[in-house]
Amino acid sequence: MSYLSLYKSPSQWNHLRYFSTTTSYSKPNMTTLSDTQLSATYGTQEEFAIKKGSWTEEEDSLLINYVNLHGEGHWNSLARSAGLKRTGKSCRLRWLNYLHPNVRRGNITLQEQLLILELHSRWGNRWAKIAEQLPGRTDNEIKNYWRTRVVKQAKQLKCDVNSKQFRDAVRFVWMPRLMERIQASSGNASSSYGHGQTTLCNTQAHGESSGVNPMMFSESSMISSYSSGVDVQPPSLSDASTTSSCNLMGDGSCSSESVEKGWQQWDYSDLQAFEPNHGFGDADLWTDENMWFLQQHLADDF
DNA sequence: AAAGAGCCCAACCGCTTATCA
DNA sequence: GTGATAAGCGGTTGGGCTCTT
Repeated sequence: MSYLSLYKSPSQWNHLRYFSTTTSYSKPNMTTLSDTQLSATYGTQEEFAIKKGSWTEEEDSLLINYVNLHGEGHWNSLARSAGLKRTGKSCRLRWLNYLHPNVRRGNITLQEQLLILELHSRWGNRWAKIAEQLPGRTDNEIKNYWRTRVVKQAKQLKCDVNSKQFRDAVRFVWMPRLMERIQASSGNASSSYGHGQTTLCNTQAHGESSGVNPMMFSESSMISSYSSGVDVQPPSLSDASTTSSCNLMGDGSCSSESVEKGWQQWDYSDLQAFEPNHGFGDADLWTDENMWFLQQHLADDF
C-alpha cells in the first residue's frame, strides 16, 4: 500500500504535503533495553532489538495505517501488533507530535506567540496545558519555541528567563510589539502605538503594582476568543492605550470591562491568515528605544 | 570553499500520575 | 489497599541545517 493511500480528507492531505517535504529519514539506531523493560513486551531475544532515533517512512506508514484501522491507545501492544520495533512511548510520541492529522506544521504565528507568552506568564512551564489552548500545536513544539526563542531573548538581556526583569521585558516590550505586528499584519496598522506604550510606561512608573498585567486582555478572553472563530479584527492600539489609561483600577488591576472591550472578539481561529515569519523578527526587539524604556521604568537593577 | 559556531527540532529519558487487576 | 502497567509530562540531548568567518 502506498503511503499516500492512507489519507482521505483534504486536511490530511495538507498535513501530508508538509510531511513529504520536511521529513528527512535516516537509518535509525538500534539498541537494547533491559530485561525488566522488555520481558513483558517481547518474547524472544531476537525481538529485544528496539529501534531508536529518527523514524523511517516505512515505520510511519505502519503506525499511521494501524492507528487508522484500530485507533489510538494501548501503545505497547500497538507497537507489537503493527510490527514496529519501537517502544510504546516512542510510537505515542511520534503519533501525537508528528503524524496526527491535526498537527499544525510551520512557524509559530504572531497570535500564537502572544498567547504562549501570556499563558506561560500564568502557568509557567506547563507545556501541555498551554498546548491545549493552541489547536494543532504540541507541547513539544511550544517547549521548543520557548527554549529557542524566549530563552534566547533572556540571554540577550543577560538576565534569567524567570527573573522579574525578564518577565517585565516580555510584558512591556515584547508583547506590545507582537500586538503591534499583529495589527500591522491584519492591515489595520496604526501609527499611534507609541502612545499606548507610553501609557503603559506611566502606569508602571507611577508606582502601581508590579503584579498588574498591563496588557489589555485577560487569559480567559484570549482563550475564548482564540477558539470562538468570530471574524473581528483586534482593537486598534490607540484604542488599547485609551482603554488602559481609563480603566486601570486603583489597585493596579485592569478592569474586566476594559479587558472584554478590547479583546473579546479577536479572532484567533484563522491563524493561517498571517505570515508566520513576521513573528520571528526578534533581532530588532531590544532596540535602543526599548532598552531605554526598560531601564527608565522597570527594574532598577536592569 | 571550508570549517566552526549556533540554531532548530525530533526524539529520548526519567519521573509522576492514572488505571486496572 | 497495593503493586504492576500504561499514559502523560517536562527536561534534555543529538544530529542536521544554516549562518558566519
